[in-house]
Amino acid sequence: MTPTTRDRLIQAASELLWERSYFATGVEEVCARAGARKGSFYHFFPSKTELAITAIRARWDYVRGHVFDAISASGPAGLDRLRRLTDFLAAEQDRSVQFFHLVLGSPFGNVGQETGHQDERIRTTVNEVFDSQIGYIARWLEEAVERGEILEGDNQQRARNVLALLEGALLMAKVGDNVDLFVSVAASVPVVASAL
Amino acid sequence: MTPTTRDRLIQAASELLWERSYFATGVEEVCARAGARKGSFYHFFPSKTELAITAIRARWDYVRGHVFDAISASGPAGLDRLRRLTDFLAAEQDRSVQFFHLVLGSPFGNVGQETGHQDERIRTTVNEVFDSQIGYIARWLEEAVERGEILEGDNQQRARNVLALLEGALLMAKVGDNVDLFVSVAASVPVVASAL
Amino acid sequence: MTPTTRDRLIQAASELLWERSYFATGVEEVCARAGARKGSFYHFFPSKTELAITAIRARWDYVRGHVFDAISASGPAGLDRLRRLTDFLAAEQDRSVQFFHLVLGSPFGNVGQETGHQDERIRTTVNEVFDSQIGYIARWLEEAVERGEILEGDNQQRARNVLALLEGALLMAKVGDNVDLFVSVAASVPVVASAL
Amino acid sequence: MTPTTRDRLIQAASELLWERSYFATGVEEVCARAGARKGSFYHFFPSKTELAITAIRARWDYVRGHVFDAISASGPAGLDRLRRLTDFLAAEQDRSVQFFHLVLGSPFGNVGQETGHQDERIRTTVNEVFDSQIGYIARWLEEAVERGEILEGDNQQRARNVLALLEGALLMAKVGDNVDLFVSVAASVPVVASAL
DNA sequence: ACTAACGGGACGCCCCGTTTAT
DNA sequence: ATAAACGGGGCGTCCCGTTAGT
Repeated sequence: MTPTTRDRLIQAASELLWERSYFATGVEEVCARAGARKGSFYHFFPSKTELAITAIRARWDYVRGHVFDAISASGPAGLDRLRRLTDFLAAEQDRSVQFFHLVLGSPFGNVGQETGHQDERIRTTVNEVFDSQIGYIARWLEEAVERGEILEGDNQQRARNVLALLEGALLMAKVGDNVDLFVSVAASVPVVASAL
Repeated sequence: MTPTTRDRLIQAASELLWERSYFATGVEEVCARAGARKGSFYHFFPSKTELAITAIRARWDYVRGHVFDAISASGPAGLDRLRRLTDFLAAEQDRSVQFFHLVLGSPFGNVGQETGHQDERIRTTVNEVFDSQIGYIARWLEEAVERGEILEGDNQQRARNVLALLEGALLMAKVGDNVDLFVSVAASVPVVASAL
Repeated sequence: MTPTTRDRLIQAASELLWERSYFATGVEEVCARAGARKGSFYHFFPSKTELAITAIRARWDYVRGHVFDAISASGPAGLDRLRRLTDFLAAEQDRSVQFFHLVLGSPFGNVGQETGHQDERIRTTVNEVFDSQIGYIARWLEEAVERGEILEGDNQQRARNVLALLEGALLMAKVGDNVDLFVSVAASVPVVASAL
Repeated sequence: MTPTTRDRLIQAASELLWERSYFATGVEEVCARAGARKGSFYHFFPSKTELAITAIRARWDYVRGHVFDAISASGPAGLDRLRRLTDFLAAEQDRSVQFFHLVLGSPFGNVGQETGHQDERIRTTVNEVFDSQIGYIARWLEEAVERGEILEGDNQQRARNVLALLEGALLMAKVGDNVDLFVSVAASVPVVASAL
């Protein structure tokens, strides 16, 4: 019932990657939070890089299931799904402010930005997450077209635009240390979604 | 005529902050590129943080003058100014690919993201740059309203939306290692600019 | 059988603290003498300060057992114990001259003086050693009272006086680079011990 | 009327040597307090060592004139002069507690201890101060003999004993962060002065 | 299989006392 | 008299092995 050491390491890494960033998070710190020793760490993972990749994928698995799939599975279809996504993201940032007194920004965008030039494997992993998210959003936009909410168009490109807007808004909110920056920008998602 | 050691340090820092990121750039490396010794470094700057702040401001001074002011000073007014901005950003990323075989992303967004939780002063500095850029964009949007290109609306918020889209697009292009990701998203700037 | 790395670090630190002083002793130097690397150092000790505290306590443990307890355990009681203490101290300084061509002074007083304003924890540690030494001397003086060697008096204060004289004499011998300065001053210990 | 830069540097060094110790005092810090630049420093003094020597001698010149000579010039002769010396020393430590919340200990003993193994020239300088002080005390003891306060004896050695007791008491007060440790030990000066 | 302690270099930023050029 | 430059060293921390033992 209690999570394994390996799972606790992944969980700790996932938290710290978001709370403190990749480079600011030491292997020692991950082990401390997971209640493990460094020796155990290198028994389960060949390197910090590998743990990060695993942690990113684990987080995305979780978010995909509990957020993206959940949004897809119930509630009104079409553009309302996008609204529910931005609501979730806003709530997530609010929680980060509540717990850490910091706007933490995007869990995926942050680490992708950091490691973009330093670690090809992590960058690729984050890119796959982005692609996956774009896929979800594109499907929702297809629903919106079918429901007549928006005109026909390149939904794949529209989805990329939406994700860019959201990631940029999260970045600006983090840099401005102000969640409202995200909320106000996110309000324009429907417009972006109907572009072209 | 030859730049001073201080200026060479700022220049080297400005380059490395973009090419390699804040945390991946060591003081030693900055000195090496500037042809200076560590002792000289700490003669001019009390800390790495302070150099970074100076370098960010120096880059923004340059970009403001050579890009934002230049765009404001000539050529068609209104939305066309935004097009010229995205053209510049696309060309900048193309150059980074040409020279470094890497999509470097946003010089300001990158360092802002990295230092958001680690260094309050740098975060604030980047935020000021963002605010300044939002101001430029908002003024261009006012021109566009006057010219009848877009309807009246909250141009300040529209400008924030545009900047978020651009920063997000740069991030996605970096993570995807593909400049086209930026270009295709940037094409939707006019739509974002006319939101509301 | 061979001492552990941790013990070698403590031993090296103990030696260097006396031979070269706290601030003149680098962590690197301690490691070199102990045949260890800095990574090992910081595995066992969180900081140079902590090693110093450990080394001071280790030296005092050794000196207490091999000198103070030994003096207490055998030989004539009372003032003669003080004479044997000063004999040990004189021999210790003679050895330092023989090995290092320097009068090294008091292992505890030196580091206490150096760190008095810079490191509260080390200062306190040295102060505890002094208190412990005063305790030993006071007990010897009680013996001397019982044996009728000296009159009744404040033995605690007398012990403080004796320790001050000895520490001062060691300091003067070090500054004068002359062990005889210690020996000649130490001869007056019995007088100080009978004050009041 | 205003002191020269050179004099201000000496004054600043003299203060800082006592307040912060030799190694903890940087050349930069001395210059800052003196309102001078580092370049000026090396115009007047070839090295930090040389400034320290000059500052030590300057302080001793001052203390000799204002304390030792003053004590010799007026008031009751003999042992009372010693009492007035210890009163001065106690007041000096009280002032240090008042201003710096620290028992600073002996201005000469401190730096002598610190530099004993590191800088032969400073060590010698401090030793000369000690010798000079011993001379004063020995002369006062001769007076005491003449006045019948104490028996005839080796006044030179007695003076050494007194100085050792005082320096040791200052050290203990510093390490114990308690001026009373000095005061209580200093009360036994007359006994030490009459030894043999 | 898994844990744990221990060890290893390299490098981080910062600061030192000093010299050169003006 | 001074600003600028210098080179080396300070302590601390990094990510990562290796060895022993359970």
